[in-house]
Amino acid sequence: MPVPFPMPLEPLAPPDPNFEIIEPLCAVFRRKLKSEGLKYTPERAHVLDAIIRMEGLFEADELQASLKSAGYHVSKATVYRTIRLLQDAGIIHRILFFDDDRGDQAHYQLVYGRTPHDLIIHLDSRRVEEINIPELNALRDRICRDRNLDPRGHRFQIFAVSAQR
Amino acid sequence: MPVPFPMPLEPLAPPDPNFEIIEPLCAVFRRKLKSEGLKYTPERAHVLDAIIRMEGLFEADELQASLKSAGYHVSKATVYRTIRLLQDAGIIHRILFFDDDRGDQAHYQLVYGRTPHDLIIHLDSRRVEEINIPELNALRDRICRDRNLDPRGHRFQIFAVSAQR
DNA sequence: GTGCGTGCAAAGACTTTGCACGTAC
DNA sequence: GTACGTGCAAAGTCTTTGCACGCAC
Repeated sequence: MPVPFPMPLEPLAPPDPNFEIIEPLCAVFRRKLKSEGLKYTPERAHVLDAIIRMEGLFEADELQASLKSAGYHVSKATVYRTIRLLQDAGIIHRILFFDDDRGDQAHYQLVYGRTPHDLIIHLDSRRVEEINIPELNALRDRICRDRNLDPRGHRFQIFAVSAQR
Repeated sequence: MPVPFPMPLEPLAPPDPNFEIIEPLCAVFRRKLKSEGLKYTPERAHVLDAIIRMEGLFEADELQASLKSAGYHVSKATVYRTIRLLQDAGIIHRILFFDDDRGDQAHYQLVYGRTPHDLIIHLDSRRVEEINIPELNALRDRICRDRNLDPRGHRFQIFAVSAQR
């Protein structure tokens, strides 16, 4: 059987409710960078700031556009490189959809310090709604326990249209 | 919010248990093609046959390789075009993973006449296991009902490693 | 001061498309 | 006989990489 290889998915640390997001996130990122001998540069700070200001999901292009409109030029290469770092730090998730006639573009989602990671994809409006389904964790954990596995995360996407009437 | 656009996902018709897969699938495909004024060509038949023989998930490349080793040359363009048709017919699903250092390659899965569409992705062995989680449909339907939505499908992937001891 | 980071442009991977010829119906 | 299909190669899209210069530590 052909086998792709996914990556770990959970945020670095358990998020608090009412997490004060901006400062800690930057601190988390700095800590992560330092722990790997990497540097905290203005570009990286600007990318993280822009992500925090993004609502919902975003694409690499949109992130760069947002940076630009905030007055920062950051090259696409750096945008992608920083996205990769933020994924590795558990601060953002990469999300993939099932796109009809286009190559699949990666979307990203800020997850650190936030709760809902499950999605409802509204096929009629093309909107993506984030929801939190606590039972899903229990379900996932039970399934893993039954198979002697250790769950590291999950992805759940519901596809739906508005009900008639 | 940025919005991708996904596609409908359920198979054309409800699968029977012990579905006798080979002949009906080809018939389903022919019917679908005919209904759209399209033709049932040898290439399309060979692609479908190769897919039926694939176990588990497969990539476009692997499919072409399988065709080749069965003695059929089918161009990559035709492989992709046929995959698209089969997706539209609800015979296969496109699956996307979260790959670490590579661009995300699409994987496909035969779904028509088969049941399990949920996946456990074993992070340590990089294997993908298909499982069937009936409760998930109920959960999904309940969530949709509460929001006045009409569910059209879902995707569920669990990421896990072998439990210690 | 050194090593990591950045921008730019070029390269890469997967997928789609244009075109001339071929074939299912 | 006609409209759709195929193969090939070229084009596209998103993402990564090589390289020279620059900056965080």
